[in-house]
Amino acid sequence: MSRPARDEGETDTAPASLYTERSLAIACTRGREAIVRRFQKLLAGEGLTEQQWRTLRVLYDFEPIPLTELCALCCIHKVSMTRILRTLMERGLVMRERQSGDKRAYNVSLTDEGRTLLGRLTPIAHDIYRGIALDFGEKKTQLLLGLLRELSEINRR
Amino acid sequence: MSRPARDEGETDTAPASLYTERSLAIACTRGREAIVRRFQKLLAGEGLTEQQWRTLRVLYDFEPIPLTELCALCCIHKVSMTRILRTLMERGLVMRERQSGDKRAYNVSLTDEGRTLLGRLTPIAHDIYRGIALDFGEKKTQLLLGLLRELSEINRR
DNA sequence: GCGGATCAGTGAACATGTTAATTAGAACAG
DNA sequence: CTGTTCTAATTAACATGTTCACTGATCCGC
Repeated sequence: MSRPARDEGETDTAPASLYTERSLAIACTRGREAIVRRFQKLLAGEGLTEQQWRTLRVLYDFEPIPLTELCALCCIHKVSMTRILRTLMERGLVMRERQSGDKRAYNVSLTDEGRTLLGRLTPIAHDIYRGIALDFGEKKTQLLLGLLRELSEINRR
Repeated sequence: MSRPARDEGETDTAPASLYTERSLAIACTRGREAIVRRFQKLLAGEGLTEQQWRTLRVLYDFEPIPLTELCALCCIHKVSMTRILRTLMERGLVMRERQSGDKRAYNVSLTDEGRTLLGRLTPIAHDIYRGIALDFGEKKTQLLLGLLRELSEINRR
């Protein structure tokens, strides 16, 4: 009735804990959700998603920037970035122009309106980051960041 | 031209590192992607997404299980779970029935076909998990899981 | 030059995350 | 019993993740 042929495969690994506690993938998802939740109130009030915010935040410091680099810094796929930029351009927060050298590529920038918005929201975001560092601990934050970076590189060997 | 009013807010926090290296949210996303990528070949070959697989895997050990508990164990929203179960039922891998006591709720189970599939895939999945433990290290895995659990609970105070 | 390979960006299609609204049943106070 | 409230599940709507296919532009080998 229940579970055929399961005894052989996992005698030497954790049996039930495989599912929730042991799953790194789920743990990463939950950890991310905890962070995002702290920003949700601020961002929802402005009608921004977490990814739109990430894009704007990177632009605020690195504009003008090629679209490809923007994707890499934001860790957002280029297909998604195309849609995000379309939304942000329609809202008048972002603009872009062809690169002079490579006529396939774009440079992306903030508009004045976008810069004004970021100037207003950035200090609030920093307070939220400070709150996370306080509640979670700066030491543990650094440790966690290091471990996650290592984890993200396990497929490069 | 560039960035008005940014000097006051962040003199005491990391300036540029805020964006990529320092962002816990992005780090969690990247870590999760590294794990999922290891399963991708196996799952894509079976026409399964990572979430569908997570659902089946939990069912394999806990069926029959109320839909609400299934959502909690899988860490998947009930709205998403409704769609996932619809897909899996159409493929004949999963079935459900009304609970006798509460006529609003369902119990979810695998079909025989679903159990057969899981019996075939589970040993392969365990090999993948073993590979991750080898490449990343069992000690670091446990450390990371603990940190992520703490992080996911910072909003409960 | 020229032609094939590569790269930047976009569109389409499908699955999930997320919020709001809805339906049907359960729980409870009166 | 009745009306209110709460809960389980679904649907709708929108945004992103992901893969595939496509268009142009660039690069490279010849």
